[in-house]
Amino acid sequence: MTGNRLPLSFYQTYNTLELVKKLLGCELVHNSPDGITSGIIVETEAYLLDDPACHAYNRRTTRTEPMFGEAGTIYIYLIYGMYQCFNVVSNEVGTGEAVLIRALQPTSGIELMEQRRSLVPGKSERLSKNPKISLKELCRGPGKLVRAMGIERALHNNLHLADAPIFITPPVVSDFEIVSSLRVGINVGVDLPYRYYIKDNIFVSKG
DNA sequence: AGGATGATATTA
DNA sequence: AATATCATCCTA
Repeated sequence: MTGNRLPLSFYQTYNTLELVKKLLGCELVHNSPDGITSGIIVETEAYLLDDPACHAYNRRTTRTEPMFGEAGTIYIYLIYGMYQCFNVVSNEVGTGEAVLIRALQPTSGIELMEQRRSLVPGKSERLSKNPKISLKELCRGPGKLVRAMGIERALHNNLHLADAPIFITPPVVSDFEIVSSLRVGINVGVDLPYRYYIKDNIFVSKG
């Protein structure tokens, strides 16, 4: 299902620690040239201004500039040379905060997702392992979901969710509990309980 | 448990 | 100019 697009005002209404929870249960949609893919956001992480683990912490550079833009701006960065992470910029212009999308429950374009995920990152050769990746593993992690959704830094970084081929819908599920925990993969600074996910959802990544 | 893989921030 | 550092995933 690909519902309607949340407007700019949605992203402006909430601060980062509110938005990180508000995005759970919403649907992330990419209307790409190859077709539409979408998934329900089931896991998020907040990155705040005063947090050493935040890219924008004490650094406003070429890479982090999108984080200082309008709430709802897309911030994508390359990690470990081969994967990319997708973030929703939050808070006011000039602040430098964002929400990392860590996992999706796939809803449409499953076949297209399978095709994209069966290739080695950045190449057209197939992965050596499974001929087919399970539904559960398609978007179970920030690098995985970016690949499954066909999101690319070169194409989508610094676009805005209010008018890009990528957008987020209002919640499509509502009856769930939100759990918070320490964030995943953080190596610097104090770790904070800024990871949020839908309780008992099997599409949430391992923490 | 280790390796892939490259941009970026930091140090010099 | 050189190096250390990654908000990860895959294969063993």
